[in-house]
Amino acid sequence: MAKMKFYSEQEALDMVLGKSGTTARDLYEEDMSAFIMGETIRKVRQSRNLTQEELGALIGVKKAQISRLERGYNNMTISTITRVFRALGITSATLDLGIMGKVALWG
Amino acid sequence: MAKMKFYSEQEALDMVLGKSGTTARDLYEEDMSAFIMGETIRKVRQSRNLTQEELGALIGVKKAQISRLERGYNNMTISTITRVFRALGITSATLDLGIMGKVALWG
DNA sequence: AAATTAGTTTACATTAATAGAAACTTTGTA
DNA sequence: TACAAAGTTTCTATTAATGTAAACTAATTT
Repeated sequence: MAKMKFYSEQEALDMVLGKSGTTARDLYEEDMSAFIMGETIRKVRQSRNLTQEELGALIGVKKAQISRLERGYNNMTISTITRVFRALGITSATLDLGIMGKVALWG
Repeated sequence: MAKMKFYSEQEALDMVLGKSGTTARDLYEEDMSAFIMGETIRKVRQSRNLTQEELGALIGVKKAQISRLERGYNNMTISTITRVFRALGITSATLDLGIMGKVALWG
């Protein structure tokens, strides 16, 4: 077998999608950050033993809307994030703005 | 003089605008959080000795748009916050979701 | 003071976030 | 398996975020 070279996730993304700042890469980053935000909401909601319908009731929206937020279908506004997290008893959130936007929560 | 009673900012807001969850209070909180986010962008931009036009050029928008973001005229999306903060060399941001949404930055 | 630079605001267009209703799929349970 | 509960998706509507151009005001600098 020929020699193999290993790449970090970022090196690979730089090669496949282009570096940060290029259109394709930025769209990808945005999708990822929406996805991670949604996953985060879902995990916290489940840890609180709430259904999407119950969480929706806490902030005054229907379960379909919660589903969409959790699935990363949109690029949430601060106001939406704040309302959801507050309803879940979260008091602060750290967004990792580096390549891949992770979210950490407190409260 | 009659006896005085002192109130915390939150007690006063609870009395004047209603508690968190009421429409008037939530609108106020949203305004405040947009305002604070804008002030934060402005402070960091100035610390980097950039004009609004220069910051705009870094992310591909005109100075009028930066002005509006800094003045808190809109409820920014995660994508907008991410692009602005990245251009300013910020790698993560903690949003205080408690009453009054402060923002702390790293990077 | 005049000119330049920086920031703001208005008017306007486009796109996307928010949202519900309803039909659908998936998952869990009697 | 049949039923119910939970979650998803499509369709549709409304509002608001993003953005520019251009005219304006405010602050600097020469």
